[in-house]
Amino acid sequence: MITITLPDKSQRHYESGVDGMAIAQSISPRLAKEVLAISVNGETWDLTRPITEDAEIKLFKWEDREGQVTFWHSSAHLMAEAIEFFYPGTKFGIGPTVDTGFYYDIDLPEGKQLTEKDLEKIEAKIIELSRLKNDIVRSSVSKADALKMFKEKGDELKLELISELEDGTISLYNQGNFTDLCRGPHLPNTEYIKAVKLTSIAGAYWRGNEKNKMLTRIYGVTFPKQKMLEEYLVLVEEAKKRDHRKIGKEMELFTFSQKVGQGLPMWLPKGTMLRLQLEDFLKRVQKKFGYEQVMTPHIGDVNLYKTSGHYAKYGADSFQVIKTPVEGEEYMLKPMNCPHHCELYAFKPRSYKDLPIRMAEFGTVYRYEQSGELHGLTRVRGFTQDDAHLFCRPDQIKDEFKKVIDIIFIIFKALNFENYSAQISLRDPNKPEKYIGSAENWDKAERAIIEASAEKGLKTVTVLGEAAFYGPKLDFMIKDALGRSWQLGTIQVDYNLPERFELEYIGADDKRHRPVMIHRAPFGSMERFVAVLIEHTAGKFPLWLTPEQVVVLPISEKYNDYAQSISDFLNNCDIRSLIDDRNEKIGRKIRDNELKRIPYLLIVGEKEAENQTVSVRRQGHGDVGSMSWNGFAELINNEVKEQLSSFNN
RNA sequence: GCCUUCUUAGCUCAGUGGUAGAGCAGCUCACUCGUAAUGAGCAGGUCGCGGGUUCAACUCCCGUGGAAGGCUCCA
Repeated sequence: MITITLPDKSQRHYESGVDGMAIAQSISPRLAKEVLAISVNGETWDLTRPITEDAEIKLFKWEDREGQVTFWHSSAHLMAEAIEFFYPGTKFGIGPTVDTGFYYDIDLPEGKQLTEKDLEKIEAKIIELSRLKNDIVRSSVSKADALKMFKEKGDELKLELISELEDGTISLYNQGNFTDLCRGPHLPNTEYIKAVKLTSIAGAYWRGNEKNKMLTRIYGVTFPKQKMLEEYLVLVEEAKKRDHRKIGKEMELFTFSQKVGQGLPMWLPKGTMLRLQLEDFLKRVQKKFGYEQVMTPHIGDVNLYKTSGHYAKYGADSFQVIKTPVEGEEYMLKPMNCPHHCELYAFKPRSYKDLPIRMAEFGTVYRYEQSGELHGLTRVRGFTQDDAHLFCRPDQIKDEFKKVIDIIFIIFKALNFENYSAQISLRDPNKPEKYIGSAENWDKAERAIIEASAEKGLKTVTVLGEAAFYGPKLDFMIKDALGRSWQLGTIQVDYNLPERFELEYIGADDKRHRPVMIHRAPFGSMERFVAVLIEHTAGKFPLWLTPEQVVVLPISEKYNDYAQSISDFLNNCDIRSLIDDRNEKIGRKIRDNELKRIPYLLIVGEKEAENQTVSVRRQGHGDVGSMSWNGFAELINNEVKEQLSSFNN
């Protein structure tokens, strides 16, 4: 007999060799129906794998990430089996799970190619195979046997994988006619997989290395119920509707032109209005936190970036050097603002009493992103950072860092980003060559971030190897209305640039000291941030931010003058308003302006003109009654004030 | 940069080896209108660009620009 301990610490006794499925069955038949995998002493196992020792276990269902991972992992195998059916001789690389679903990298037989059209027949085959209810059976094999087996199959991708594994740790999984090298765990049989959608097909380098062969990657997602697939597809549709590229065009926020160049977004008047609202808001917040705005040019001497280290590290990812025509001096389009700001700091001698000095700039930078990387506003070649550099004494770092976190929270609040997470990115201790600066300074910087985050009560995850080359950072991720994660603001502690630029201040001891820099950008880039905001709100921006807050709709041309005087009045009250004086019926004007996502529509005709009122429609709520001009202006101003209540000045 | 797919009117999209079509938007006219599309008419495209095959290319082939989804990268 062995003793099994459940997560609630209760204990049950079973014959040695009992498996997860039997345990679930003994607890409740319903649980047995839903369970997908089991954790045995912290390791996820197949439900059918015998347990021979006392163990702490946990059963995983679809709702658990481990359950989904097991489900999708088995799905990848099932897809592979279907592919092998249609394309015998296909070599299989790796088939892992992703956030939603799985993929498999395959190498099709010579001359064969897959297109989107082939996916349907593979989907059908997967469901057909699923219905066979083949058991998925695990077996341990020796390295020699595994090598022999895949050699016979001619699958050199698997051979390469096996050759890197330790003998004695190799397991195979078989279902029907398909056997795959795999660590597992897997579902008990294929029938669990009820619904499948193969989502896309793409090229992917073998093992992610661009020197290797390009394999075919097929992405898919599966579910235990058809209904879940349908819900998933609805979500995908919704994401498409919210695509910032689509909405940006519809709402006339920004555009690209082939003639201007790829990856170079241009802001149309409405997008510019939106962006200016964001910038003005941040400027006001920063002013309150003691920042000073500065401005620097778009280019800088190459030596500036050689000094900063950017040239050595990112020279290849920058635009080519610009030479002056006569003297042959070399300049670069600036890829970062920090070197310029360092020179502003060095403008005059600084005293310890001057610190911290906080320089903020909406600085436009240019980076050469590979053409395949460009994506809407989220990945571009010219963008504006809401950048600032805080130069402080070592004893001020933690406080300054905490104040930056406060600013980020004010912003999240004003924009209704309620779900966020934070990641501390530290250096990879095994790859010192990736970073500049002394280990001692890195230790100090990393400690400052960890402590400040802890003191702010931030829940953080820590990732090694994700730091910038000059210092560790704290990044904020938000979850949007569809549950998707986006990386936004970043805060970085840097001991290195001050050293490279030989920045100093005179201390109370009358000696020269080196300041520490904090780089920070709460929005990250204005372009990317606006993209996220569009997708989060589906273009229905908060009232304070939206480019057009009110449109006045005269019932007929007879009331255009009255409408115009209301619009003028509102604009005088700092409310952004327009009139729709097209010769259209009121129903049409309402429809068009609703589709343009205008928050407030004012309908005015004979009644309103007579009583000096406006009839108000709120986006999404319809007619909300009539009121006086002043009453409406107050309504708008109060709503804006409420939205910005995280920051009142 | 690499793989795959796409590129036709301002937008969304049909279409065929025999020199292009719809809806919406635009313009004109009529209606002067009460809470999500009034009607009629007009105009609008060297089918991304450059070559080639062909009697004939928007269509087939090659090259190239751009976009989308991946891969690699992201200070």
